[in-house]
Amino acid sequence: MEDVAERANVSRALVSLVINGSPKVSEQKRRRVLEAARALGYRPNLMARSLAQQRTRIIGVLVNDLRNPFFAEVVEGIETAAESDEFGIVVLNGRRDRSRELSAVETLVQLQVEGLALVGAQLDGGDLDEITDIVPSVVVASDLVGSLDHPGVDVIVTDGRRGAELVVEHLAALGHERILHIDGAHNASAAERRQGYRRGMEAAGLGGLADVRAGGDDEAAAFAVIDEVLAEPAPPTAVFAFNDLLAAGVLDRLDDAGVSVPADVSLVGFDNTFIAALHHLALTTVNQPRLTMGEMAVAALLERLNGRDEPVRHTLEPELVVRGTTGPPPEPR
Amino acid sequence: MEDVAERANVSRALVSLVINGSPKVSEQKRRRVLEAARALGYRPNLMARSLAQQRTRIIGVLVNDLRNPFFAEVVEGIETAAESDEFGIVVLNGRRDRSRELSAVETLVQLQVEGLALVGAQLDGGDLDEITDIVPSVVVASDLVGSLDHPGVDVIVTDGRRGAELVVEHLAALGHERILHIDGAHNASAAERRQGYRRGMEAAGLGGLADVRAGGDDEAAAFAVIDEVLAEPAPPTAVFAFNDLLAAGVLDRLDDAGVSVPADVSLVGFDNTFIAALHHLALTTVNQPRLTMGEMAVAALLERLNGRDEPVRHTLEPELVVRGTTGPPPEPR
DNA sequence: CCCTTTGATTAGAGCGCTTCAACACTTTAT
DNA sequence: ATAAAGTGTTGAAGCGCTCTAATCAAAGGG
Repeated sequence: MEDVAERANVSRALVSLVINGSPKVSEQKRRRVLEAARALGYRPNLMARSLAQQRTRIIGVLVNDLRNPFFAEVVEGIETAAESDEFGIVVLNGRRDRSRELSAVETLVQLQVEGLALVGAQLDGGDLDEITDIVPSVVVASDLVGSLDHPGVDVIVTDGRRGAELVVEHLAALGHERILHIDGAHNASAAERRQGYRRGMEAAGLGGLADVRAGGDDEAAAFAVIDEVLAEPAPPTAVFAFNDLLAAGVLDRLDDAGVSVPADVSLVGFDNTFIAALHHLALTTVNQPRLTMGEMAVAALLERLNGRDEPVRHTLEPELVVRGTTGPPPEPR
Repeated sequence: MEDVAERANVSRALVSLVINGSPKVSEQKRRRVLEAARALGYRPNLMARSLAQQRTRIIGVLVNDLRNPFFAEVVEGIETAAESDEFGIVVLNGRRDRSRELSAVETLVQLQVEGLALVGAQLDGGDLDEITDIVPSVVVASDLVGSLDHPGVDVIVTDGRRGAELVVEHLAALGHERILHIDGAHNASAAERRQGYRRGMEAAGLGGLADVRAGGDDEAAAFAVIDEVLAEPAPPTAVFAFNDLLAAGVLDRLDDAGVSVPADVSLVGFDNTFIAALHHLALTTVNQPRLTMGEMAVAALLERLNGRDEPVRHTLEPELVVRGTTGPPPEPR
């Protein structure tokens, strides 16, 4: 910057003004500065700028698992929204590991991000205590334990309970009774969907048949459960999996076992990722408006930055997407 | 930091030494400082630190499209490797838009990243001219035009030409002759695969039947091409798609049209992403060792940082993964 | 013609940290 | 005893930028 100033015969301060597009610079000097900058290949140092400016214009994003297309799309929503508000984002990948998440959040805070979006994070309310009074935070697509009564945290979720209820209603309406739920284990939204499943079963008069088994959040987690279940005397006629990835795993394993879907067993996922839409899977699932969620997250953060003080919680409506993996149960023989 | 120093009755300099784990600090003061830091909830400001230190320990990653699981996994490879070398990464998403890529690279440079990994980038050699003598760069999973003779750029690729040849060999061996290639349009690795396809066709004595149509890099791009091709008098008996996502789109469209795979048409993808492995797709494809690629990218950057001067180019071997979407062509009627 | 106003430019302090040279104090060697 | 070497600590400069307040030049008003 020094060099640019010298070459253009102006002060460092003026160079700064030009770079930041200040209106109060004469056309002549502006040109001189820009040319000098180009000639010298000058690039402002963002670190120095942020330090001096006392702001970074960066939103930190912690994402549970980038491999899951669902999260990737939420992040895209965040990015789009941030971009249009002249914010940059820094994405850190928790890779499903809570301790990694914790250290990622720490890194983001130290990076002086102005807002924190926790996408599908597994942290719990306690982890956030310290954080939230340093930087505005929004939890997206997962309901952290304790985030409810956290005055510093906004929440953007799709109603997982309702989503799960929709699934059970759909299956019950088709005539299913033995509906198995393979859950998301420690995953942050797992509890909610479990709860919705249970309520749905009750409501359908199938409370006694409710059966939840521990799954996970990817294909592999499904295998053991399916093997186990198929060996039992009265296997389920329908499976509701925690998410699409898990459902894909279920589908694979049922395939292996020669069980056909939906003739023998119906299957439902969650998230409505692009894989559910592939015709060969044609997975019945529950849609979450991921881009919107991302955008709302950014909006919430910006409101906080503009002084809002009370927490906000947006619960979006899930939508059942019926495709080809659900149908009536097989006739009992 | 000032406050911590005061509370611990030491100088700011000493606080800095403690935070950075310097060995030459007495146990007593170290404890005092750490305690004061905890009590005050002190968090070092990474921006200030980087500025003073004149290094960021950050590797910048520009990725073509985060929604594509292939790229997401390469990025995970990079992250893992970077982590073990005490580097952080900042991922920016180009979202398939060249101008966005350009500005992302600019941002990363201004962020003072110490290395730049361009994953599937669409930039061309010219775009890199300026960049590469500022920051060590490695191009991963794509062969930028002109990166060949760029002394400042390392390249980590899977041999796309060979991969495509493997595909054609496989299909030809099954007896296919009218093998269509739907390419990746402007995508960075498209040219190479196209070339491999052409060479494979020549080698199989099918040069005259080579047929390349413009595709893209996601499912949607496939639809138009398939509609077009099916309307022709002699439709292909095999389709080689640029990548798995595109192949999934082809599969969907063939399905819609009542064409069965592989009985009527064989189909091959590229990348061996997890969707290819889904049993219901069981897509024959070409594997690229994505985690390894990510790790090699980081290794290359570190070597540069340690003084290596000559460019390095690692070409990994692709591997044909035969699954269920390829078989002999239908009997001519 | 002087004073005020307006607009363009600049000096310099400060952002939060690191780091080097200098300093005080011990310990060891002589 | 004194010099030399070693330990632990600190003052202050500096990283590259921004931004306030001050300065300067030109134009307008009385």
